[in-house]
Amino acid sequence: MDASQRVRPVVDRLGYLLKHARERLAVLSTGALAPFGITGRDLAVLAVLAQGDPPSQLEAAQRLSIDRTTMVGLLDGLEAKGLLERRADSADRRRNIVALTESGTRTLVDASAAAETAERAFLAPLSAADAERLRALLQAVVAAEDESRG
Amino acid sequence: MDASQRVRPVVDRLGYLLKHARERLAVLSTGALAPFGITGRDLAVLAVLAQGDPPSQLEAAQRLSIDRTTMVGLLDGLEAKGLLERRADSADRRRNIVALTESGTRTLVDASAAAETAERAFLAPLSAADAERLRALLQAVVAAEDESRG
DNA sequence: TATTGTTATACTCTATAACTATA
DNA sequence: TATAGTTATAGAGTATAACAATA
Repeated sequence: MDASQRVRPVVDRLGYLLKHARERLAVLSTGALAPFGITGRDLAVLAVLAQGDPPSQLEAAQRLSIDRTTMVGLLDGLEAKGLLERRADSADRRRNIVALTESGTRTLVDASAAAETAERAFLAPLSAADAERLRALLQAVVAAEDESRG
Repeated sequence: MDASQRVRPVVDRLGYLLKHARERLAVLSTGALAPFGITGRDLAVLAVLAQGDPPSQLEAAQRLSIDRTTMVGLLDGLEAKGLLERRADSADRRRNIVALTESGTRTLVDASAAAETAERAFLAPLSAADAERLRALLQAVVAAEDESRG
């Protein structure tokens, strides 16, 4: 049995490609965000807090599809940096409403611009049209995930 | 400052898209490989062992861009399942040559077919042409990583 | 001196269970 | 009873340091 004739080379498998693509983007993003003292995950948290009304901790976690226990630590770090505030929800005192501070909003805007620059560097091997195609194709497969989850 | 007008929504960022795309593929692959008693990482190891001459542990690790200390544990598990053999290299006795057993080759071929089925399910939201485009675009950005690393 | 395989260790990310305070 | 936030804990996955055997 000649396996090498029957199996797709590792480097052509989607699992390998997605893993290494993400690693490369992570290297670029980490460097771009270092001056702001935050990570890519931190930036994602800041971004969801700015979308629509300030959410509760649980809502923020759901928008990112991460666990609420994970969110606690992320918010702890960002609150200690003065980028957000937790406020008790007067309508339901079990909840914390999480809102960006002025410093947090400024950091979000500036760090997002840096992250976009990192994305452009990541996409540099592609034409502008192909770069948008890649994003659209990934959105299509990820959107399918969200639908199947309900 | 209205951040929501200036920053790209989280779900449109490449970091988010790559993370969730990979997670969805991982769920599908894990299910497809479960009957074979191996993980996606195990399958990747089996596949590199079948490409070209059987490599040393270090060469196998380098082909996958993983650490040689990580490779030890992966090989331990696969060897215990009888899927590969470590043989001392007579030309350099520091090295172990790692080769698939007959059972390992059979598992590689069958599990690869199952993994391909999982990939097709992952790509189901896309047309066949878009599916190949996605793979090609990912290959392009990952290839750029390999070049820059030398 | 340098390299290969190995072990021990630690660090990150994540998930689960259990606690508290509120509803 | 159920939910939101929290804490403790544990499990992956990965990386670093140090060691033995060999080059």
